[in-house]
Amino acid sequence: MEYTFREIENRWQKRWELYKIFKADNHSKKPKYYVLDMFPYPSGAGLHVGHPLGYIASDIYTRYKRSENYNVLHPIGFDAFGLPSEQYAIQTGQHPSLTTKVNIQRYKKQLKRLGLSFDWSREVCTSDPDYYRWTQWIFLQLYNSWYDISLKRARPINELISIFEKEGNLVIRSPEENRNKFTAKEWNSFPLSRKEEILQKYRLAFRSETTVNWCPHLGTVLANDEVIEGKSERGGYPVYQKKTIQWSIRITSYADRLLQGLENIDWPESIKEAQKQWIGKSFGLNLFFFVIDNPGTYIEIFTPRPETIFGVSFIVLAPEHELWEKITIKKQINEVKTYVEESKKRNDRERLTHATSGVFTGAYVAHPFTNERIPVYISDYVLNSYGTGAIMAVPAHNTRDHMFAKKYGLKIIEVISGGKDVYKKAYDIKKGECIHSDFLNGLSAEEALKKSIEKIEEKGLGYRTVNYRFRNAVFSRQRYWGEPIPIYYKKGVPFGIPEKKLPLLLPIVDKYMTTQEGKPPLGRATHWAWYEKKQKIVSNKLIDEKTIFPLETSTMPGWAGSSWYFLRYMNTDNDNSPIDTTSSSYWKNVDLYVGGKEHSTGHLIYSRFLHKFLKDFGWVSTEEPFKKLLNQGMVLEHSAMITRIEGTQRFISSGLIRNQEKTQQFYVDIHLLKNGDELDIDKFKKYHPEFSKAEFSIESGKFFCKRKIEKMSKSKFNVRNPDDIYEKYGADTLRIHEMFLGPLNQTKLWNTRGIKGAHQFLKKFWRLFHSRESFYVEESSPSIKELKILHCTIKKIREDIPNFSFNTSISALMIATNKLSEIQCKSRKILEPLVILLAPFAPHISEELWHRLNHKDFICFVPMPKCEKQYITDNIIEYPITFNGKLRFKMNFPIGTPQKFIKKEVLRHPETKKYLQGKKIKNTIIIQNKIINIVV
RNA sequence: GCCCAAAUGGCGUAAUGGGUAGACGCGCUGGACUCAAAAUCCAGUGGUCAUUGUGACCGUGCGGGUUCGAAUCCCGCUUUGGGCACCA
Repeated sequence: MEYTFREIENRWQKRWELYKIFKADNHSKKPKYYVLDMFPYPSGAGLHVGHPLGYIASDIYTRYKRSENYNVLHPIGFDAFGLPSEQYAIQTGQHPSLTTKVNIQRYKKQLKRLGLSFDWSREVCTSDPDYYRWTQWIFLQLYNSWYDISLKRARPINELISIFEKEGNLVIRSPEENRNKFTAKEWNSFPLSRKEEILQKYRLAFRSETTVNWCPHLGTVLANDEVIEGKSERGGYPVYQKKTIQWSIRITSYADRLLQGLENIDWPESIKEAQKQWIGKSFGLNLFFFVIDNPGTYIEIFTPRPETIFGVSFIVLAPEHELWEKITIKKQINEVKTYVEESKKRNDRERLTHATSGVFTGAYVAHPFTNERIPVYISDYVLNSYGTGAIMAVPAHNTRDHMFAKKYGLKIIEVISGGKDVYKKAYDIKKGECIHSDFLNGLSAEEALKKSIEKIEEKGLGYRTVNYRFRNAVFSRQRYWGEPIPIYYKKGVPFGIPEKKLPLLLPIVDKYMTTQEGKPPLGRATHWAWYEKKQKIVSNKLIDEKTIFPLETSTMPGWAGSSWYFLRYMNTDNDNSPIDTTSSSYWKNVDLYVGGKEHSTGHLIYSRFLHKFLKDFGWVSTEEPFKKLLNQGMVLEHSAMITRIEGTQRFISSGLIRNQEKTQQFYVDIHLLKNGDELDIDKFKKYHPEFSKAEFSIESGKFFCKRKIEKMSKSKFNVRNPDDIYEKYGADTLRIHEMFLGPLNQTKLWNTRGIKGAHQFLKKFWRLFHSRESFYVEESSPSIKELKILHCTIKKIREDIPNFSFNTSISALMIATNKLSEIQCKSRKILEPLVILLAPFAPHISEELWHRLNHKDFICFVPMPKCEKQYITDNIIEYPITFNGKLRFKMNFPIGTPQKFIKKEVLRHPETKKYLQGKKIKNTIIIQNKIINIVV
């Protein structure tokens, strides 16, 4: 009887949906388990074969957990705000919500077709007002909070205000600068605007001046990863640095907790390492250098290597460092001024190329121990935002200092032995013995580090500090398709929209582009003013700065909505708050999170941050959002590129490209190729009407593309669609095939060659339950041999699933199927447990067979069979007999045979004599129940 | 430059508290069934040499080492992929 997968899969998908069997219950006596996939961005291209990799894996685990009697929450939703829809809107004028809706419909259809056991009743979509209402709410909570470093948690801003009213900021500790101290009396006398200015330095969502990537041609601000070599990724238009006031989130307040939290979560080491690096905590010392001839003036520097203090030969300030005005000598003032001014104009990338540029201030500082005169320079290579914006340069042991010293002819003093020739190359390894270092001489670098810190602190020349590379996150985007920031301004002072009035809906605009004056798209809205008394949105024309005020025109970044969605799934129907504590205290946090490595620093850090913030206010009970993290590997595919002579309509076949002409390369969709690397020119022209008149330089009658193996991605035009596969072979086959491709976390090149094997396996499995034309199983007792096959498989599967080793579980199922087919096993007592084992991997065929075995329940909830040892232990051990580690023959002995007897028997064996060939036996090693090695 | 991961047949891969390398699948070769095809089944399949059967030697990126025994452990490289990068 034929395996009619289309009909079978259709039937069970319908039944699962009809009976809502994957709906998770918020009130259950069963233990909870929360399995989550990183939710997809619904792009116009639909799912490609790389996406399901993680979804199938998490689904297998979900189904396994259900069968183990867990109450499993396995939801899905869509991260729908974002660039591509907006870009499409700019081009076509169609509202992005329409595009998004269509795309989501397509994704849902594709996901459902895979038989993934999601609880669809909890679906969320970040661009849905019912959802982004709470994203905006969270923003307001951040805005109305500050971080108390003594208590190590966020607190309401009102509490800070009352502290200020009672004691000013004289006592309070906050991570942001506290330099301008004020008393309670002073605070109370400040005008509102001054108060707010101060509060901005404490709020967790705050406004500050930052640099953005501005692309005038696209009329948008771009994220760093959308800028490649100073040009926009899309279209290659120039990008400029522009300074503007932006909303930021004070994520750095949580740096230590984000670092500490990594200790207790089960994540891949590489991701934890990436986050540690990203946070970049470094311990060191802030050290004072007093300026000569300028009493009371000192430069405070940061260094993690105080043991090199005797190697200092100059000091460098960042161009933004304020001190230069005070210390620069008259003769140098013009030169310094020019340098500082020009440096301000340079963006980060240009600064990089100016790494060795600099200017002498004419000032000198005194070395804290030797009193030697040390010159002070200003250079682009020192960043104002890290440490103190000033460094002590030790050219012998720091490469950049070395380059600078060489250029300006400054001294190079070797203080750590071990380098070859520090005049030629800096020795920046922290190993060696201190030399030319007074009281540190003879100590190892490690010992000297301790000693130098002690001595410096003792003498009051500096103090221990901690620095982070981690930066606060810029939060505003000058775009349309995102959550509006719920803020209005009274004479420039920001105020939050009342929580009850959320969501602040995206306004209607005529175009989705930035205005000509460079205002964000929301600046086009005609009704975008806040009538404070009546608490409603009114026409901009009514703005009077008394009762009606302008609204913020920036929107939120993609990560705003995607950093807390895992909490919303716990109670999607709650209209009173984003999370209700009853359900969040039941579901707690995500037990297993599956997704791509590319989110290792962005999404995963923002989510951890927001989760911690919400914990500070009691909305969640756990410190970390994701207990265990699993990365599915990328799927690669050959992409194709064609080359065009710049500025022309002439394309050149890959073999004909010469270096003389300036050329440009474009991706072409791999579906426009034929016979491997050849471009189907007719198809290409049809697909790209703009090139219908283009010329093609061909070689031997054909036009060849350049090929490259890259991550499968819409932007690289190398995506393969799963639709064709499940159309031809079914979802179960696709599931088996994708899991059989190799270990889950490994990068793999997509191939469809193996798919036939997966399909053949399922057909063979199906035949186990059939005899000629009909379903057939026997009720007789199974043989020992059959039981052994079954229980070995149970053992393997039960070991493999918790290890996410699905490729080997499938191979175990294949082995069992082959063996049972061979001995023509038809026993229900064998086949029934076998279907249960297959069910998490290929759920449709398993449900069908389960049903045909006369069961009325769903196989999804049937417990996995248990392995019974008696069936798998052998009485006889087949010992491999090796000579010097090389296998020669095998011998059988009953289990537990004494070694002496084994040795005697092995040495007596005629084969042994043959392999000895008169040589003497040096040693005989017998490993009980395993192996025998004879050393000759 | 720094950090992380990986390297095994024609291909995807399996075997790591050191113990029979190549399970399972694809592909390929030959055969059975068929008028034929598809489907299915059976046999073979790391390399070299030799062979009637049997067999011998070499083989897990490269070079060393530890061990009775190494794909697995240690030291030194090479290559590929990923992340970070004026962070003092």
